Amino acid sequence: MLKLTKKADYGLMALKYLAEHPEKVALSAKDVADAYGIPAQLLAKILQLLTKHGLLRSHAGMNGGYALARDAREISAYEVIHAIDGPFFITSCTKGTKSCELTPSCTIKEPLARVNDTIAGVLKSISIQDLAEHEHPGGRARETQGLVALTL
Amino acid sequence: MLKLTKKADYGLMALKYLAEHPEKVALSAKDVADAYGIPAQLLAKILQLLTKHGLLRSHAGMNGGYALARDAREISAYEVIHAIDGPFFITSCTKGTKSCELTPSCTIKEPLARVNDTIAGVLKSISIQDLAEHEHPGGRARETQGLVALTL
DNA sequence: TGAACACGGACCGAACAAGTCGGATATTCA
DNA sequence: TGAATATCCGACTTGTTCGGTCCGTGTTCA
Repeated sequence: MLKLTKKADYGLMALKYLAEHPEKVALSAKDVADAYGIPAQLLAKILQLLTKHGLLRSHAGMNGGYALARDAREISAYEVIHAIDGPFFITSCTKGTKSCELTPSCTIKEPLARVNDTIAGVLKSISIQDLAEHEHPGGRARETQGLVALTL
Repeated sequence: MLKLTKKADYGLMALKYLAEHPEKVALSAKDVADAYGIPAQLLAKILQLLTKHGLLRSHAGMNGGYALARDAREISAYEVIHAIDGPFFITSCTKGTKSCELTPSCTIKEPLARVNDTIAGVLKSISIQDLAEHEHPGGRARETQGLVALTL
């Protein structure tokens, strides 16, 4: 289906929310979950995951919570998705180092690997900051499109 | 995970195979399945699906089978994936016309919709012919693979 | 001390992907 | 005509993953 998991969606939403509230030292998982109406416990696990990958900083105890570990400009959508959903490959036969076990004629994965790279590049070019400033869709879109050069 | 289903993979492989054998009037599902070592019955269903979407022509009876409905240059990877896996949306909350039922703050889907369009554009720019033309991988394919694994 | 919070493992149900089975229909060839 | 070869089509099983919950532990602070 070629779609993100809900967890990745939630993660992006949460980071965007944190980016939009820089005045707060830390926001609890519950705060964010309530803001978007998503299950608090589930979001908590996602935020823990992002913390483990160094995208967030956590602080336990009362008045604790999460905060961005870096500037919103320096966190890409790619990192978030990768942290939550793991490495993605567009071809189902490509699993890490192990190559396709089907007949050697499975040559379709080579062109598709380039598609994969292209998608990764697009996601890397989008920062959390970009998500938070959704007010001006115009210029940013053109910019992103320009970055995508398919070499086949 | 943002990956294609195996069915879509199979479909692309099958179309590529058909494109590589233009001298044959028609190839049965079994022919193609044997060539790649994929389950014949499953491939048959996929080819039926592609036929229903106008990408293939089918002919029942002895010496029957499937053939490309159009020139390989005019069938895009996008069409194949779309026919098999249905319309794909990168955001899980976007379902056709119906928009996100979460709080109105779900603004992340707007930038992601552009990513979606970009991916669709890339896939539309790749034809079956492109897949078939890719002549033997040699060392270059391995390079690409290693690079993909490394960047992820 | 206790409330509020982060952490983390175990677990469950639903959805979905992959593949199988069985049968109906269409076409060709001997 | 009849057998062989195909497509066609729906129902079913199986395995995995996703989304979500529950519960217990550790940590901070008032």
